[in-house]
Amino acid sequence: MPQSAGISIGYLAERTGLAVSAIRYYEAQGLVEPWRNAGGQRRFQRADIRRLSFIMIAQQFGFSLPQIRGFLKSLPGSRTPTKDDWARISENFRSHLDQRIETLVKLRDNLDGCIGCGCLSLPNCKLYNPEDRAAQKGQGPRYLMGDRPETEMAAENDP
Amino acid sequence: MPQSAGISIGYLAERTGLAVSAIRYYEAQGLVEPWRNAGGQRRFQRADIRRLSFIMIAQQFGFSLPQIRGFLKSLPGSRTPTKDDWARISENFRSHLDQRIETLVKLRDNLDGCIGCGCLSLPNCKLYNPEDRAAQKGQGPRYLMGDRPETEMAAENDP
DNA sequence: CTAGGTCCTAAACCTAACTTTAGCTCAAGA
DNA sequence: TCTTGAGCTAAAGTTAGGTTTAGGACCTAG
Repeated sequence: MPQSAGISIGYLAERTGLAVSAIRYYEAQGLVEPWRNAGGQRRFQRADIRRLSFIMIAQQFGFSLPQIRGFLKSLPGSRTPTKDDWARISENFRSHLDQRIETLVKLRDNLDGCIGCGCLSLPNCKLYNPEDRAAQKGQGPRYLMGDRPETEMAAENDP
Repeated sequence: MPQSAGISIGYLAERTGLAVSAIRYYEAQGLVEPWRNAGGQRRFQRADIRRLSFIMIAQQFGFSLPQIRGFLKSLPGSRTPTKDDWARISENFRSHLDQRIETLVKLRDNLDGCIGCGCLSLPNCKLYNPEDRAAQKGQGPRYLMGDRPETEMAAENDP
């Protein structure tokens, strides 16, 4: 059971459904920042339950951990985030989401004019060459619709 | 320059913008099936330019290679695919796409009622628990919105 | 006070989707 | 003919996002 002095990693795992190893990994990626108790064990804030849940949700939308770290930067690390803090981050998040949906829809609509007709004439094809096909050198997995994991999403709220 | 006896891997790479190594990898994954000339070099059909382009496009939409292999099964391997072949595959492809967009939109709409209000009350949250959060055990990368790469997409056209 | 469950770290392993490297053969132009 | 580029194979490396394992340390109920 969690004491007033923060919650344990096991309890956090239980509450979020995440594996303990995943939470430790998220810490290594700078997504949560627990402190340590006298014995060297991690202690988390209760608010981290919500924080981790946000991470899981954002992942379902296909955002990478560095991107999510960007979103979370607009949450206060020190004090417990308020309703307003969450509302603000949500708005930022939503605009990225809208953009992603729009891209997908645009691509889908091109599909009808391009492969759909059976032509697939490459140099003119909008699907084949949607704005930025130059990028993507080097190794590693390919990323959905141009989102590179190293680009952290800007928080872009009031300075 | 390509002869009547099929095109080389280098030429195919040049025409599609793919790396030679990527094309060889796709062959290993069963996405193209070149034959060999007397000297043991790969020879491709000209139609494979289009086939590889389709692969690239489908990847931009976030489909995995096994899924794409599933789509391509409805193309004839032997003869050169016709306009109708491409139109048919496109229709199949489009329905998966529509489904994916719909999921994203549904999730986005839940966002407003859930994180947006600042509550993020976990057990009741539709975002936190969208239908199938049970799955996803074991290692490896996480996949976008429940699509597992090992499930090959059914061709589901006339038997 | 001790047994067992938690927790710790570091390192190795895993997958998808490729690239790089090493060492060799094939092909084509000067 | 010779040399240089293109191809070939097999094996190892890479990245993201974790999990598994090994070998200890902590801590809490009985």
